[in-house]
Amino acid sequence: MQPLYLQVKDHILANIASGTWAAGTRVPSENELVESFGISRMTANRALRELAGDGYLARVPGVGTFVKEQAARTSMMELRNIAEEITARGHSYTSRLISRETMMANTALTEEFEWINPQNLFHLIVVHEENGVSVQLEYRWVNPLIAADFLIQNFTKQTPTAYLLNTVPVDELEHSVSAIRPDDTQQILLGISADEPCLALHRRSWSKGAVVTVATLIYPASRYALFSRYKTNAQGKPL
Amino acid sequence: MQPLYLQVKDHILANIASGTWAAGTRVPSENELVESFGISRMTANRALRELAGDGYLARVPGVGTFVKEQAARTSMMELRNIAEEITARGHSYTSRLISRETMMANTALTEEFEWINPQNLFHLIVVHEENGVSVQLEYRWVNPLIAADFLIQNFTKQTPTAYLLNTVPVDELEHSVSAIRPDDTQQILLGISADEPCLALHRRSWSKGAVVTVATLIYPASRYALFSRYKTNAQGKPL
DNA sequence: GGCACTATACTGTATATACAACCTTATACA
DNA sequence: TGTATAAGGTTGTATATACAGTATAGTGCC
Repeated sequence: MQPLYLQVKDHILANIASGTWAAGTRVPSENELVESFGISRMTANRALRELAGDGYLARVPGVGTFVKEQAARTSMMELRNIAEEITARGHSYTSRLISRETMMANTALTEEFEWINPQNLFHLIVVHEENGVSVQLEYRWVNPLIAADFLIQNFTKQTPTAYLLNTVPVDELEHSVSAIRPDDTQQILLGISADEPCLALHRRSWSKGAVVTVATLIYPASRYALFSRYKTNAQGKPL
Repeated sequence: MQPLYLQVKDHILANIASGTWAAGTRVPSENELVESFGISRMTANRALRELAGDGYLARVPGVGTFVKEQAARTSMMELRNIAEEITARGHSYTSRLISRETMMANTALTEEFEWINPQNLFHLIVVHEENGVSVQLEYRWVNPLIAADFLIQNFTKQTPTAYLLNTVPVDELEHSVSAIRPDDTQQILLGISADEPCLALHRRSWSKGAVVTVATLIYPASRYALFSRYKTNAQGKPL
């Protein structure tokens, strides 16, 4: 049985994720939660206060508590998958599988996977959509020695990231971010024009010393930003 | 007068920041804080619980509360200043001060500084050069309440980042990365053409809960990429 | 010595209560 | 009409109390 304040938090988060409570919606006041859940005001206060601290809610003394606008941004530091991020904002997530194949690694990929000789790779291209708008173009290469049944997954139900996160424990990450001009194919897949710059997030992840997967994630600049926030120690370095 | 639970939090954070309580040190239990501060246990509980949520402390039921180990992360995530990076590569670093003024915050900046009403701000624009080539355009806004003598510094000797790092202890950072097309001014200042996309790194830093400085750093795509690499735990989150 | 039990300390959760500060709305008054 | 004032709802903080769950140290017993 979950603690009461977590039940209240989950209830509110579920309403946000489902889109029932859009951004700006007033959520029940502490006293209203007291009545509807049969809890004490301090318990309702804790639930609302923690959700406000997490950035989901904004509280205004004397007025009420409201659902906050969730910026279209993705975390650089966490291995979150984009489907979760989008549904957590209360938006609809869809995806299109563009290509799925087994291919021989070229020189660059062989190097990225830290192999001596070229080997076979699983390769996917997927477009992720938020409310029907393309927000991410994913090029994904997977080490078949580690995730052998990767290609037989149904990636409209579960994103490649989600599958890999659940299957293989990641213990090291490398990110590289650059700005690019999209080529013709990318313009078509993302539905953007040539003069709209894109963010290219290149990510490698390791498990037990071996490269599991390499991904290039293309975000149209107008639709997404990469985001991170964290505490630092006294020396200005992150925790 | 600050709330009691914040006074307790500050007291504990001060002991961690000063190094008096190293990682692994046992901090006072809730009941000990009740006695030493003359507060109720719920107030002590809130202080310790929030610090645990922020990652500073680890709590073990039946045992006690301990200062958490703080593992450092890597380059993109550190508050490095660009002058150090360039000289560390053995290249020459120069900078040009484009503008220096005191201005009234507009709506967006007021919000970014988490102010209720607009206030005065210090504002700088600086171009950083590596071997004579412009590699970063820096827009910097500084909270004058925290760094009162910011504007009278000589920023050809010391970068704004370096000055702030040495003057104000930063305990929280937020980064947001996006891709932009440079406007006319930016093209001239960076010496690039209109069709070269740029990375825009937007950074906010806090000290003791107040926003110290907001900066937008523009990097020409062809000359810079942001990079990070770090270990993660089993959940795919950074250490 | 080894084992079971107990006492103690600590965190986690939950409640009832209280007061302050703030905002909005309604009301009374000039 | 315009301005005080009052009332009620909302969040923010603080206290006292209670009980549950967990870990540790000590005690007594076999």
